[in-house]
Amino acid sequence: MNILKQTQEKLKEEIGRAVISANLASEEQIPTIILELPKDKAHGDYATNIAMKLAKIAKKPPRKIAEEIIEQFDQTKASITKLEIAGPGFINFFMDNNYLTDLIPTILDQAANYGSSTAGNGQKIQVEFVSANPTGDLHLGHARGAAVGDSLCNVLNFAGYDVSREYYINDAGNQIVNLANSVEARYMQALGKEWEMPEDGYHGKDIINLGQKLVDEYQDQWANKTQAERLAFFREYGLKYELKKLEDDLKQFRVPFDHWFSETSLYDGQKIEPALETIKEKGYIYQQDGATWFRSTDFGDDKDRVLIKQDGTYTYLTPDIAYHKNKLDRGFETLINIWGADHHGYIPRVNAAIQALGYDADTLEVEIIQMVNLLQNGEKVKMSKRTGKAVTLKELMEEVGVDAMRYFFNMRSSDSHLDFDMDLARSQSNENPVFYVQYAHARISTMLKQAEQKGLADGNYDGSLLTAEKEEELLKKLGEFAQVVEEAADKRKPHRITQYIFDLASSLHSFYNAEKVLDDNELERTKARIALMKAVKITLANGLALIGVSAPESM
RNA sequence: GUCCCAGUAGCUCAGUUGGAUAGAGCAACAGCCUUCUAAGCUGUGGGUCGCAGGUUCGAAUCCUGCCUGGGACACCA
Repeated sequence: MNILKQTQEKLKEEIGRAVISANLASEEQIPTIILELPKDKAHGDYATNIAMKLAKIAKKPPRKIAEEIIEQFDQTKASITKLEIAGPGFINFFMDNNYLTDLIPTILDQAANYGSSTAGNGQKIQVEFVSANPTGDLHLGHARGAAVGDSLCNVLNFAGYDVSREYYINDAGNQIVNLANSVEARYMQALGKEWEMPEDGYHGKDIINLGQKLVDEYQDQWANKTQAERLAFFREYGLKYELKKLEDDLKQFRVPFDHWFSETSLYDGQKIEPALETIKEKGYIYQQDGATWFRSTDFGDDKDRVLIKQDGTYTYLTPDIAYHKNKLDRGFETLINIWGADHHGYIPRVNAAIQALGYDADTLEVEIIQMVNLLQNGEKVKMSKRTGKAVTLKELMEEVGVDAMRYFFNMRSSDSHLDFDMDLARSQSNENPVFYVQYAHARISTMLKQAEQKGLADGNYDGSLLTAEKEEELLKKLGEFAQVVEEAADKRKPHRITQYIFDLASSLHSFYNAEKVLDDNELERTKARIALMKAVKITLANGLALIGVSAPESM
């Protein structure tokens, strides 16, 4: 627990004690005490609405209650310099500033770990994300999912959860047959033959390239084999080729995975039948019209779902159930799936499966990532998966850079649609928010280098000299970081981090313009400010790392 | 037709266990570089929080209905 939290806990404790000794409520009746950070600093450093909450229990007007609390309140116990009643019955607390400057040594000491916590109690969470079919390049929508998923994992990990990142490879179904057929067509076309693309084939440029690559390597030798031989080879070759590409692209996008889970391994390892058996034993399976059904309506799904089709093959859901059972068998307490908005209709049936397997409904959480519109020259770029006309992750990384993409995709709540403005992301100007934050970090780096040269960075300083308004503002912001991380983890909202570092950068720039850090005439104050700058630098770097954006030393 | 997400400043969006005068960036306007990086700062203007009810000391936030935009509703994956 950091020093700021200790201060808050002490304050809450003292409020609770005062409420009881004022006879306003009994131990059991007393509501949770909430401390808020007032937006307006005229309202103090902390405020509580406890008097309003107690109005019903104590049957007195809130302001009267507040007065009685204050009478019983021991200021010295909670390092309060002043407290007052305001508005409808808020109690505002004004703190002794020492509680803030004590933060600096904590931050310098914890360094890259500052902001981390054990809030997650080591809970085993698995996050499955991207999981795009290995049948084409990753595009814009996948990129958002990748950025959000990876950042969420970073945040969870930092907040003390035990996170595993997984990619589910759909390498078993019809889409792989389509892949083989598409590769065949492109191969034949590359040989100059007339050959129609299959109706639901993959029209991406990468398959065209693959066709050419095959011709370069094998000339026409596969054209002369039987189609069965040819397709079997293209299937394996295409899969390997596509997977390699996925891995490379994601690596470049700074998105590592702990496991790449192959759907085929479920078949090979005979995991599917036992999963079906489990559900069957519990009575959620029935036969009808020559098919095998899962009674998912028992768990709130719209309709029952087919697991084994009339032709004897599985639907997509069936291996997916086995996959989720496998995840749970591996001991994960919580599963988080990150899906595109176009899959949200699929949630109830998977959730039903989780319950049919004997787990609570909330074992599985699905985070839906809303769609991305790409804007260029102020206009929407039209995309179509079917014709392969889509902007790929790779192209975008080359065009606008990884930093800007990672930042932009984590700038907004993922359940709201995102306009990705390419011109803005690419621009080397102050309109581009990613630079704003990076610039703050680089600015500090420059100052620290100069301090080093002047021999001022010996580590000794007096924190009590940091009394300027902008310094207090910075310190308060720094102190919020761990709680922001915890909240981002708990609510699965990594964009909170982005908002936070933007605010922190803003406070830094504002401070920078108001006060001079390196001042030869004020050596003691200079040293204190250098320590503060180091703390800000650490916090910015940690925040940037969480969203996968680099923290440059200079710009 | 049913379900999910969204609707907040001119534009793009923050804002949850319900709190004080609803915030930021961009755009507009007015200022700040002989001084640690102006990719920066300071200030001004800008709002029926989609609409209508309800719940209560108090609602952008919770409930109900409606409107608009997007998405999903397979023995496809």
